[in-house]
Amino acid sequence: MTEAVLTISDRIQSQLDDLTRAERQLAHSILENYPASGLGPLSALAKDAEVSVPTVARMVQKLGFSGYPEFQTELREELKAKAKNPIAKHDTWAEGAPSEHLLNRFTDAVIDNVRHTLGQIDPAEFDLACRLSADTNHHLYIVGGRVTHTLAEYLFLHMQVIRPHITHIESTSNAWPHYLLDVKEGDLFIIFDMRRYENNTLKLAEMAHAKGAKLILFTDQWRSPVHHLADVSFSSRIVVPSAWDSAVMPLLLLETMISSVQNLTWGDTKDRMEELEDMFDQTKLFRKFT
Amino acid sequence: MTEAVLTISDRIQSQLDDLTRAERQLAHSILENYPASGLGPLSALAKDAEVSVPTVARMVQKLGFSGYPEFQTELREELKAKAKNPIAKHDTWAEGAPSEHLLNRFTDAVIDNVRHTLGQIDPAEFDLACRLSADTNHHLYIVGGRVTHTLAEYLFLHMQVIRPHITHIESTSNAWPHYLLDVKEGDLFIIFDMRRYENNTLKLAEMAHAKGAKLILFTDQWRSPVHHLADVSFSSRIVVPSAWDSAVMPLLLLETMISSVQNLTWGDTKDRMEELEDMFDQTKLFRKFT
DNA sequence: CATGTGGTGTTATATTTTTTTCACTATTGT
DNA sequence: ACAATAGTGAAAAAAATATAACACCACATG
Repeated sequence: MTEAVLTISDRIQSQLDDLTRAERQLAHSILENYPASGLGPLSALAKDAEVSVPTVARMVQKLGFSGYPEFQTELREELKAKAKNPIAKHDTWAEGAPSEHLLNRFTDAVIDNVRHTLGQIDPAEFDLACRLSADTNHHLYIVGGRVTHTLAEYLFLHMQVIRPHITHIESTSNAWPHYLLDVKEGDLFIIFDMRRYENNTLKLAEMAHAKGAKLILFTDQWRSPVHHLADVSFSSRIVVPSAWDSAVMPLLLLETMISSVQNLTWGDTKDRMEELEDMFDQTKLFRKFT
Repeated sequence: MTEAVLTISDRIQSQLDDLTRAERQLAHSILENYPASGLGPLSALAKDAEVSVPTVARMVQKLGFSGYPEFQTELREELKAKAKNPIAKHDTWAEGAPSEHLLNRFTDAVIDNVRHTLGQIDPAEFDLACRLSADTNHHLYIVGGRVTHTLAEYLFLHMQVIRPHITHIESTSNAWPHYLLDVKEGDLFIIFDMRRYENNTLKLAEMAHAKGAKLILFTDQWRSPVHHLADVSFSSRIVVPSAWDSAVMPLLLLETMISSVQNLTWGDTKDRMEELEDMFDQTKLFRKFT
């Protein structure tokens, strides 16, 4: 279904000839800065177009609306749709599946999450987080919870190649207090905490913070309480048509960050990666890429 | 030129911490489809956000507006300004960052991956894979490699709640041959193998196949050699502007599949989840959602 | 365990906004 | 030139919307 729906703007233009003088004057005023002016009160619009109040009321009825409020409601709908549209060039993602198929609905939700999340991220903060993560003068601790430890592990796996001095802590393990003994001022914690937020993680964050460590937090749109302690925090939208939350958005941020950190430390990383390659070749763990 | 003017969205964002529960709920609702919802009547907004009318009135005052009308007026001004802005603002994901910023480039690539991958997925095959995964008459083995074990673990964590008889095998561990002893005809293997494809994983797949097990494979666009043995295989595009491959697309598929399996087994899952909830409540591992 | 405070929703009041009514004006056709 | 008609706006009536006042509940504090 490719939105064959006429926009209100279209409707006004197509009926332009059937309108009277004052109405045309009004129509042009509406189109002048569309749709903003149509979303204000009727009286303001009338004043702006230098026509009388009833003229406005009559015209919207002429356009087929029951009244001014309905006209506004449709304008807002249009605006809403427009905000979603630029991304959804495909109305279905999995071709050959109806748009109600979970594959399409799920993907829609994820794309929505991407849009919302990225719209709220401050690039400067992101860059800061990357710089912090690239600083090998301080130890880097990566902390995940019950579910999020998979994200933490993913980050850990990559960071391990990029830089030294990393520790992966699972807040669900009761061994974590031991790790905190060695924490020094200026060390960095990358913490994952999505709902349901875990008490262990909060405690850990508090203690790390008290020791003067810096905190980067990956959380969801509702924000873990750790957020108050964090130097940088990224809130991802994670709602999908499922009983569970989605980890796609946090993972996307994570991978972007990994890539960025990699760039920042390329000089050192290069050597480390080559070394790793050699080791892999020797152990013959992998097949040669054909 | 970076908009010295704070948008209302920014203002809400920055004050998010000073807001109360209901107000935050409202704030998210406003940002949900911004700015459309804020341009409607106060009562509609309240209903939409599931808060009371006065909560809305109070919040806009908290944000520094004299009242709801003024709030709306400024929203409209913002909209007007945006419409006038010559540059097409929405071809970037992270607003406020140049389109060359890694955040935007990376996201572009990921969306591209989504399009390509889903375009090639046969919904019927996907549904088949879900049905197979939902069948509790057979044991389910989940197999991941060096990096992909994080994906495997993620799947395992969720499947564990949904259904019984699951085992998570890491092909990098040398204990895996032991697991194969118990494999019966008709058992299901969900295997992750992305480049660099791992010999261990291939061996494991071959042996499982020989024992009459069914195989579902998550791989990349170039396809792991396991592909020849698999009953269903999903090839994700994984190229991103990074030294590493992206796991976002496979994760997206995975989550969709989890959701689908959950739906198929809802009758049983429901009980399992409630039981789990109780156990969590008792251990007080998590904070109550505030 | 009482007591206070901050947050929230329900109900009531005030205000604004929209619609209707009606009188006036301009335009067109006879 | 003179109806007749359609178009327009001022003002009043009706409807809706926003603000204020109050009461309740939950939670924290002593």
